[in-house]
Amino acid sequence: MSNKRKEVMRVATHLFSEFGFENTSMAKICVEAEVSKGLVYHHFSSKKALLRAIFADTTKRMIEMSETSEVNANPKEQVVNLIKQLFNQLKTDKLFFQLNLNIMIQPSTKNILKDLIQERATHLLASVKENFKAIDSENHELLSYVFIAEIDGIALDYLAVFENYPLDKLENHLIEKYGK
Amino acid sequence: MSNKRKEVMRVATHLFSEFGFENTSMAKICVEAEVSKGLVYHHFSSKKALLRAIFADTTKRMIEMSETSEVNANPKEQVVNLIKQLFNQLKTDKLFFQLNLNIMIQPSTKNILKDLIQERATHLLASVKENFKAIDSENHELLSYVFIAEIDGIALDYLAVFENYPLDKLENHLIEKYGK
Amino acid sequence: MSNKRKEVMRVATHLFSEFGFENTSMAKICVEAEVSKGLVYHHFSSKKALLRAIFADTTKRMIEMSETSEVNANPKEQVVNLIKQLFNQLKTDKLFFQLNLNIMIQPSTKNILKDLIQERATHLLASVKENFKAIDSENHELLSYVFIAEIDGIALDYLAVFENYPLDKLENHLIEKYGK
Amino acid sequence: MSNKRKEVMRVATHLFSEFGFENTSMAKICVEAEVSKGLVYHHFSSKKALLRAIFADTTKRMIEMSETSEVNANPKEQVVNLIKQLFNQLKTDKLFFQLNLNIMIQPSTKNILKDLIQERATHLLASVKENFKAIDSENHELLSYVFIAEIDGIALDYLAVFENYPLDKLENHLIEKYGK
DNA sequence: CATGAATGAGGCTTCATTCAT
DNA sequence: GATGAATGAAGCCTCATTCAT
Repeated sequence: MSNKRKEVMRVATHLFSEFGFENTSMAKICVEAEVSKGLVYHHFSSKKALLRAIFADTTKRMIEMSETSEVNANPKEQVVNLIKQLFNQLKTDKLFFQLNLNIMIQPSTKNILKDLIQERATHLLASVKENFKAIDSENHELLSYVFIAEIDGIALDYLAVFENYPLDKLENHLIEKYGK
Repeated sequence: MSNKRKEVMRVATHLFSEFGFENTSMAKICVEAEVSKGLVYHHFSSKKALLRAIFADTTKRMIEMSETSEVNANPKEQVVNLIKQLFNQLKTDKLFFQLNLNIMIQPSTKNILKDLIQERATHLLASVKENFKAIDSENHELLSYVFIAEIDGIALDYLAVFENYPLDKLENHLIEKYGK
Repeated sequence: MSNKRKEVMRVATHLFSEFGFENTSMAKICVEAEVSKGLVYHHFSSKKALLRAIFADTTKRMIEMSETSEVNANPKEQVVNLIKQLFNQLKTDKLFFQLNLNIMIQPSTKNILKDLIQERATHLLASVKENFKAIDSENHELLSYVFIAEIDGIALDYLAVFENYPLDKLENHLIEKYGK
Repeated sequence: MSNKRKEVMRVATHLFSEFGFENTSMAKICVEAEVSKGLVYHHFSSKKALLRAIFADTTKRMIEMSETSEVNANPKEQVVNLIKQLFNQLKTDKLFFQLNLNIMIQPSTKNILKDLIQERATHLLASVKENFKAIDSENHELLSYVFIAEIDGIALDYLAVFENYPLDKLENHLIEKYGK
């Protein structure tokens, strides 16, 4: 809808990513988005609601993306494509990934988003399962969890733990592992 | 040395774990530790310094623990033992793991701990590498990164993403994978 | 503009004068001005900024005043009038003079106001020089410094050093000296 | 007496001069003087008492100095010598003069030192009067006040008001004025 | 003489949120 | 839709001082 509403979400996403939710004041968001406090509260009932709107929006886009790519044929190829796509995003949008890890782990934000996190996780898991069912129907559930853990773990280590992380080597490792 | 200093660290660790660093006030820590504000600042120059002291202390204990268990013979058994030990801690001390993920991801705390995180990561990687060198000397570096990513990813998914995470199944999966 | 902003400045000036900058808490100002803490920080970014605003405002008024009185004819009469005016203010507004001496001497406040003090001093000196140029064009610079020192010294001794200072006698002395 | 007591006074004088009384914590003094808090409070019952001790000590030394120089013959020469001596100190010990102006003007410290300031002022005035009585017995009181105001005003302007103060020119002016 | 752990009041500032316009 | 003045609770930290050792 409103341009300013979108701009607020855009700026807030950026600031939350860079400084964290708790360390980003509504005032900062207003200044950055060149908008008054009143307006922000006109569109979002609270800071929490703003965070929820951002998270939900991201989930929506994630689901759309995963649906788009599910038209292909070869299941292994699909997983490889998924891997490539994820690593590409990880490299391009570091801060954004950090934000999503962030708010899912921090107790306060985690609580605010509880239901939305569940919703997203369920969707994600279902989508990955779909892929693995065609590869190994017997263990596809466990394999899906393993796959997600590998991706999440690599993202975590890359973003928060190691300074010179060999991201490309890990990408190749996964491609080999899942592409046969 | 001082009992009260230790008590402050203990209480702070607990509260940081439960509510997050930003959502734990110094006042709360003081009340819980039954200590005056002045005393906390007598021992720790700031809230950040308190966090650093806690993080450094944890690292120290981690290193000590890993050194203790390195006496065994069979390398594969060692990795399996490591896995069992880690999953055990994960189940026992959920909050504590959450804290450690937390502060390493959140921009503000991550910044405060930058050097200490690096130090810990380096130690950890070296320790894991040592194990994998005996198993597959050629790929031990990559394998170490993969192993750590798997552990971290599982912890992350267990603690922050999925509601009914099949932790035991993933533990068994890893044990089978690395125990051959 | 805002009434409350002005009220805060008025109250702060009064309290700074009476108790000193360091010994006037923002809380006291808020109570006295019947205003919330938030509002003070809405208008002034910090306590220092509030002091600067007050000092700058005073300078502005001083300059306006000196410009108003510069229309007269006889230069000696002008100096005499200036003396009378200054002594009158000194008697009427003791606290205010004390504040201005105060903040210019105290290291912390002096530092905060460095540039503004310079600006004021420059204006003042120029204004006094203008008067003395007509009386003794050759030595007008030195005479200006001497004149200012006499005024400042008398103010200082009156306000801070002697208990029963013969202010009137010193005023007469200056009037005789400069009125010939 | 005690070396440490003197060291505390020395350090405190220095810190009060540089940062002001209110902005110098007892802790800072202890660190700088390499002494424990307990010790400072063993020698001085409070921070105020420490300030009083410093002020009183300074007064004592001032009086001693003025008494030493009063042996000469020619009264005008004596005044000239006094001027030279004062300007010399002003140049050498800027911070120290600043401290003395400081604490006499600031309401809080002024209150603490009320009696000591009076005592010092009385002594000083008497000493100056003694000099001027020999020069102009009729007006010696007024002249003394004028003389003190000139000195104080110059010090004030030099230390707190003007950036490039022509201190030497003012010294010469006074020497000419009082040396005839 | 000497130490330094311990206290608790109070200081400056930030911040989410509201509301009259 | 839009503004920004206004609120008041809460946060981090400083500090003079005390006291057991």
